[in-house]
Amino acid sequence: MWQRHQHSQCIKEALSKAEQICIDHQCRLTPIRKKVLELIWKSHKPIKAYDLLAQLSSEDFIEKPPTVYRALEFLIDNNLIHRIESQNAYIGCNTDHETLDSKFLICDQCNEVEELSEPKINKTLSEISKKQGFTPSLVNVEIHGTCSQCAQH
Amino acid sequence: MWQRHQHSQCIKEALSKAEQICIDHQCRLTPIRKKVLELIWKSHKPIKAYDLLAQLSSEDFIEKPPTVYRALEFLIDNNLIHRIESQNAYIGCNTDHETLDSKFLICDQCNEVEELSEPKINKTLSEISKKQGFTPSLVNVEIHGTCSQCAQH
DNA sequence: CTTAGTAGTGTTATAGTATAACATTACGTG
DNA sequence: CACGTAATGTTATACTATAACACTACTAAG
Repeated sequence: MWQRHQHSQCIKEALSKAEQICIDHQCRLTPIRKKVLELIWKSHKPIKAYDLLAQLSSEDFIEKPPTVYRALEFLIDNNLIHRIESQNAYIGCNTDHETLDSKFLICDQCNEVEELSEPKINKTLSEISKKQGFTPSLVNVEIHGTCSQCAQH
Repeated sequence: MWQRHQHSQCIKEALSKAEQICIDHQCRLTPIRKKVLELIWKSHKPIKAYDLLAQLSSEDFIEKPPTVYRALEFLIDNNLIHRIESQNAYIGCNTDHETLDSKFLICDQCNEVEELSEPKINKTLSEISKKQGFTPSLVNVEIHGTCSQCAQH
């Protein structure tokens, strides 16, 4: 990211990955869930639950909070999206996760987010946890700053 | 932490650190701010804003949300506490920060939190950021899992 | 094909988290 | 003391998320 790319390709991949995962996990990518996933994948910027809600209700989807939060929960549980904790917002995941971890670079100027999949980070973090006698089950890393594109301006 | 310690000593150190920082930064540790800091330091578990509020109002302090959120903001800005993003909760800081970063081990069983001050993590993260052309300004790492004490039971 | 169980959705209400905006008071300095 | 700024008081409201229960849709066993 942070360079031009054919974003429609991104979305396509995300959706077909979702369908595959649902087959593997024996769960269903219902119309609501699919629609929410599409809306999230419209950009690489995190989107808020109530913004999703607004967009859903402008189309002919039902528009109550639980609807959207349930879809989000489903997508998170299946590693199709992540929650950006520092923003109460949600973003698509196209990374293959072996463990429950998410690591982001968040540009505070353009608000785009890139997910990292560097095993080195996980390795460092689990070594240090181990040194404290701590057994990690879930890791979240959020790095705020300025992306390369924004730094040029 | 995760081993017995004389916690009153913790609080004492935290408060004297706070006073020193306020002298350095030319700002004031007012009664409200001090009280909030003390309440946060009562344990090594993160505490929620509205729980602080409840405790403040049970004593003869004013008990409106803005009061407590302002105190929290002040303490965060001066690196005296941190916000645990994954819990909407706040915890004392006794680490010396050269950069804006916070890294936590969060035990999901006993809910105690330990702050890490391993420079190696910062080093790894900034190397990887740099490789992506990203300039970090603030880092947050939250590692959930089981602490050594809880693992024994 | 029916039926019974479970997964998914609809609906209402409410809980939990945080801030805007403006009034008032306290403090520190010239 | 007077003035400007920092801090607090106060009211209202925005934003985020879930509980609880009703209803519908799908699925698999008989």
